[in-house]
Amino acid sequence: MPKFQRLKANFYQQNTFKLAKALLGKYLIRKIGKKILIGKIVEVEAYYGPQDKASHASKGKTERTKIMFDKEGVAYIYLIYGMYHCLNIVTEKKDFPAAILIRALEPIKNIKTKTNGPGKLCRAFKISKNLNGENLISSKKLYLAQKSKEKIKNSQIVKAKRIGVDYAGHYKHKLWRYYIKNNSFVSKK
DNA sequence: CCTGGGATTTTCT
DNA sequence: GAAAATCCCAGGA
Repeated sequence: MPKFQRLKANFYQQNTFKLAKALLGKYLIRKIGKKILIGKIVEVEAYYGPQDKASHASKGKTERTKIMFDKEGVAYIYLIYGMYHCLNIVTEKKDFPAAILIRALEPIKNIKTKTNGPGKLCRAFKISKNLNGENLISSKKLYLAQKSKEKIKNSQIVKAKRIGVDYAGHYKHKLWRYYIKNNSFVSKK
């Protein structure tokens, strides 16, 4: 197994869109007891600012969305449609609502079910609300890592419209979804 | 191939 | 009581 380097605080301290692209090709690591699950991030979506109608935060700060207003490097996990959890990484400084939704992973280790969709990857990783607000910089259960020197080239990154945001006015046209070109684990093309 | 509807529960109005 | 950053399957073309 090659070396995994945990991503440190300074990785999260960059602009949401740069960070979204930087997340592609990184590894999500989840520890459950002695078991360790690893998946490679192949698809993400950015949700940025109070103006973005696709973002929960556009309706203001509530009990549910307040984590998006927290500082960068925290996990924001919520239940959608009653059945599926979604994993987000909070970005930007405190009181600015922004997050990156992890949409798809490529299974690397100990993953049995498919992970090509935000609901499915949370099921596979046993991510639920008990990890909501987990700090990815210091957590032992859930964090991000990269293989040494590995980097995704800009030419490998595809920009696309976000999914499931038809109600978001002109924001629905924003190309805030990023995925790795020709990767079969991406949920949609 | 593509489209449409149902599942199911938390959160906010 | 309605909506929600989804997924899966059935049915028709």
